[in-house]
Amino acid sequence: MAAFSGRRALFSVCHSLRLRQRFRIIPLQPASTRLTWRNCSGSDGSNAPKLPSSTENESLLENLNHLGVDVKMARQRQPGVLRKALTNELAVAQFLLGKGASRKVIASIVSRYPRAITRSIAHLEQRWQLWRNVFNTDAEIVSILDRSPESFFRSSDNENLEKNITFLTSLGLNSKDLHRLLTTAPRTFSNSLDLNKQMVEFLEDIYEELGGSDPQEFAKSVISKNLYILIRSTKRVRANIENLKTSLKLSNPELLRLLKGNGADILDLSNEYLKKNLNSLEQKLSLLGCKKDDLKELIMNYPSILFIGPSTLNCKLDCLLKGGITIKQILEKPKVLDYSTQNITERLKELQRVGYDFKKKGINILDSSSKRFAAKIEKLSAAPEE
DNA sequence: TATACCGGGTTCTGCCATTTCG
DNA sequence: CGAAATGGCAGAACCCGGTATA
Repeated sequence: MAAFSGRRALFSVCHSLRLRQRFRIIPLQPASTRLTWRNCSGSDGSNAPKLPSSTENESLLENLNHLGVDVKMARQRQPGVLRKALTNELAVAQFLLGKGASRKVIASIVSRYPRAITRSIAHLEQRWQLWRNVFNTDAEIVSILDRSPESFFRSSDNENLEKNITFLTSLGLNSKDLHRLLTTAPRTFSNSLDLNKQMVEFLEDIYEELGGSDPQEFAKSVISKNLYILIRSTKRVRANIENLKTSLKLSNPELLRLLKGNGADILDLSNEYLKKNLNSLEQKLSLLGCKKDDLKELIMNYPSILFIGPSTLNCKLDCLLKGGITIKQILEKPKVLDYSTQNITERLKELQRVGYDFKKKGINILDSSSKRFAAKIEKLSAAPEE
């Protein structure tokens, strides 16, 4: 493998002039320092001329083509990699093959994150083992790589990865939490330890400011409720917290309750999106004759409502209202908004068919699994008045 | 025993900008 | 200086079922 790679390097240099002509390129520096041959002698000597930096390594390209890599995509993503004289594409491919990745997956990985081929096997093996501390099988890792090659390959700092695992464990996250975290937000583990620490410290600070008594437990609970939090910027999270606090005029205990509960999820919405949804919801409620406190209560009870974009949300609300449900009922049982507009529409139709009386029976029926809903409808159809 | 309550599962990368490195 | 490393951003809900409880 290594030998092949070396041969390739030699081979490629001899084509550099031709390549230069084929690929655009006006040297930014005096030609004399750039347009030189390299290694055609095979020597690695101190005066070995440099491969023109604007020229791609032809035998690397050949290897990539052979591996089925989308070279065009790779070039667009990380052009520098294609110009490198020494890379490890074949060994890396072999390595991944050995871990159970298919050729197609490998090609896709390299196409999307070309820098992967600059890693050494020793380095990869070590990194793989570190991931295996969290995952049970190679197959799980392969599937993450296939999904997000960048998460695994972007950093070459294995020591940092190890420290991250230690750090996250020290927060009280157990192995199941770590597994969920690495599965869901693998980028977390490629963050610098410092960045992760910053977020955790930020969360702890917020918590203490609000008068909480166990900051570490708080950080842990926010992370396990919102697995994406560590790949957000503290700037974003802070802005969202402040926005919620001021828009809803939350007291410290209220804000604390929100963040400790399901409110953790909405922290990673983009600032503008959260603002937009908040404003839109406020307007809609006001149009429906609700009070300012209704908005606050609604969000405290059902923070995920802020995930729903204005058009979807208004659509859902209108749909429910048109179906004979009052806004008061919705405010009391906001979880019905969990379901898709289509689902709600269909259920309302069904319920209307069997003459369901929301005034008498409430609207909880809308918040149930399809199995349970169907069973209920069947029963009602059999014995209509009840 | 039917419903209400509640929490869990699913899921999130791929690009650009900036900083650091060699 | 170019490449590598790192940080940050936009995008946008839905569904299921265990179990307490009336």
